[in-house]
Amino acid sequence: MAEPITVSLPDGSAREVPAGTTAGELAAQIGRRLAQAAVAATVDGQRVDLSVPLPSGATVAVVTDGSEAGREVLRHSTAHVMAQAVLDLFPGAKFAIGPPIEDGFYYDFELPGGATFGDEDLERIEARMREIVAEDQPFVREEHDRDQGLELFADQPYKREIIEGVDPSEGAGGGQVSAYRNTERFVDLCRGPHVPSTGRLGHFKLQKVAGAYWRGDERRPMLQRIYGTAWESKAALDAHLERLREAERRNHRRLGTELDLFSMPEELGAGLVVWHPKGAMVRKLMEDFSRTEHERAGYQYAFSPHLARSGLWETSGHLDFYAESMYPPMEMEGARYYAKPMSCPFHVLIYRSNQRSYRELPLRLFEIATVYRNERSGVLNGLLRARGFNQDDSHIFCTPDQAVEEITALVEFVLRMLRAFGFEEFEATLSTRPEEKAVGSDDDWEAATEALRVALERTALSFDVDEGGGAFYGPKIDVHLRDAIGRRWQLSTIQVDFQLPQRFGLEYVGADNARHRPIMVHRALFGSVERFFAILLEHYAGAFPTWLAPVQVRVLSVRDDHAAYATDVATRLGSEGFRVDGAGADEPLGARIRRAKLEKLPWVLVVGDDDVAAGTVGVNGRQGEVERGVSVDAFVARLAAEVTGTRI
RNA sequence: GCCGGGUUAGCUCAGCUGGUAGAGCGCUUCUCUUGUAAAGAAGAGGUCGUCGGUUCGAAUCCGACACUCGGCUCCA
Repeated sequence: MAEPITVSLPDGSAREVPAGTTAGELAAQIGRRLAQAAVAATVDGQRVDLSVPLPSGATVAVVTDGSEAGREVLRHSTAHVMAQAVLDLFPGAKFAIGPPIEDGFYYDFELPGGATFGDEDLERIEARMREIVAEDQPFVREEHDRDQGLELFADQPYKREIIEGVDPSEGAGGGQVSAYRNTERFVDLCRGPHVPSTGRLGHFKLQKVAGAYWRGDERRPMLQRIYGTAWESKAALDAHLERLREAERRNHRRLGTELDLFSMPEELGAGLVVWHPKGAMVRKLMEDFSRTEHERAGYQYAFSPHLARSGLWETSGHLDFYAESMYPPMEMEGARYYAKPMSCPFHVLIYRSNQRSYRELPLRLFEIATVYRNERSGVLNGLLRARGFNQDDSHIFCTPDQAVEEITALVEFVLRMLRAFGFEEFEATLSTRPEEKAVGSDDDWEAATEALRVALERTALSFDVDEGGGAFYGPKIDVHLRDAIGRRWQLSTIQVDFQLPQRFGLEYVGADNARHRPIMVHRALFGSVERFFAILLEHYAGAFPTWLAPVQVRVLSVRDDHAAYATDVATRLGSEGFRVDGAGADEPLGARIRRAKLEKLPWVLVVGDDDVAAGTVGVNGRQGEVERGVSVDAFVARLAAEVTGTRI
């Protein structure tokens, strides 16, 4: 009998076990339920299989299936099962990589003769996967040296490339390669860990087929990627599928049609939008609010045309760096005009139209401008990624020593605005100088990056740093938010620019009577009005807060003989500045109520005999609450309080 | 741009292996006059995305294109 060894557990306790005890056996000793939930273990910080014998003195934590780490293991193992199924069903298929991802996994394949998967193949593959699960094949770890590894995957060029590239994350580091074998025929290069056997899996669903470039490189072969999702239980899988259905119910394209907000007719061309009256009302309210707040925050409006001659875009550098994303030029009277993809060059011209003194700075110019970008056809995505959209662009020109204060105020302004629209959770990314090409001196970069960092720290906004993720012209902050169902969206961006002031030779006269170069900050808050509108629409699932609702109140008369009173009430509300409409008694009241609910109106008023007699209304809120006999004055006051209360 | 889906009435969709189109909602008209999530009846509405091909015959099969959805790449 071997000497006992001692291991420590996450709760700080120590436990004595016989030498050679595996992580799985340890879990079983601790408890049945833990053993059932165990999929892997963490030993001294390393994620390992349950079958690994524990070293003496190790710190051990069991990885359970419902944890994020445990789900990663389940998903990774499920990806292997899918690979085995595909290799069984498609002889000659090559397999590349198959990692777990958020909520699921994928695996990339190359089929012989350039064949592709269709949706109907997913069912066959899934059926074969269920057989593999039923067979309860073990995952057996194997260690090979590099040459053995190359031999093992002799007819799998992608695996060989991984081994030759020595990629520790794929199980090929330090001259050793690890692989997991399920059967005599199926073995996959992998770092692990995996569940003990395929019988441990089963709550999965294959979702879609997509093309994906090998190693994410456009110049390399396009592989066939299959996405799937996998969970620890049927309940968790069902909950996930329900979340997907909820996201689909909130899809802004669906709601845009149902609520008659906007459309993108084919006749317009890809990525172009027409706003219907109700959507246009929401957009107008968003923009009005934004303009008012900008004015309060010391911005000045600017307007600029949709077109400019090529020379402007040469000076700005857009034709050098951005031409692919611009619409092709139009020729007129021997000049070439381009539709604008951004407003910055125009605002620079406004700055440059006068000699500027330091006393004028910061100069903040604001414009909601329609811009056009030739987005590649495959990236278009409803209002979220359109070719013609409206950017709430502003450009701030300031002296270098104003930068910290200005950017701090800017971050605060951005958060205040986003909160006013009902968002509560924010995160930011600070992107620093790229490795390769970058304009501006090291000192400039250092100072600007520091200004951004200080601003983030002062506003207590949590942020991570994307080293080298900045644009070549300056560092930036991106603000992300989470919506009502937890999705993360990138929205606002604050970018320092050393490039344009230099290209356009911008100057100001300082207190020292010498000429200096201003710093320029680009800032988009909504980013794109269209995109922000879409995010809002999905966030609220179409039920806009009262201050943004295109129709705030609908007045319904019980019978036609209450119509005159209903009109009086509607007129009164209209004169108080509310958006109100009505519906006569052509249909039963229940049907009209239902219609109003489906239109997601915030308030529905019902007026009948009692109300005509007493000068009251019946008030219906959006949640289904009903209150009879409310005086019109009281309702007006309530509505007014609600509308002002939900804004800044 | 690349890979895979898709496009049938205003909307959501059905239409088996080829034989010139259906439903529900919506819309119009009439009847009903209603107190809180669908009253009844009648009617109108479609060159089946576009163009070309195969076929005696195409919504259906093939090709190109447009648009669209999901990915990849891109997003100075």
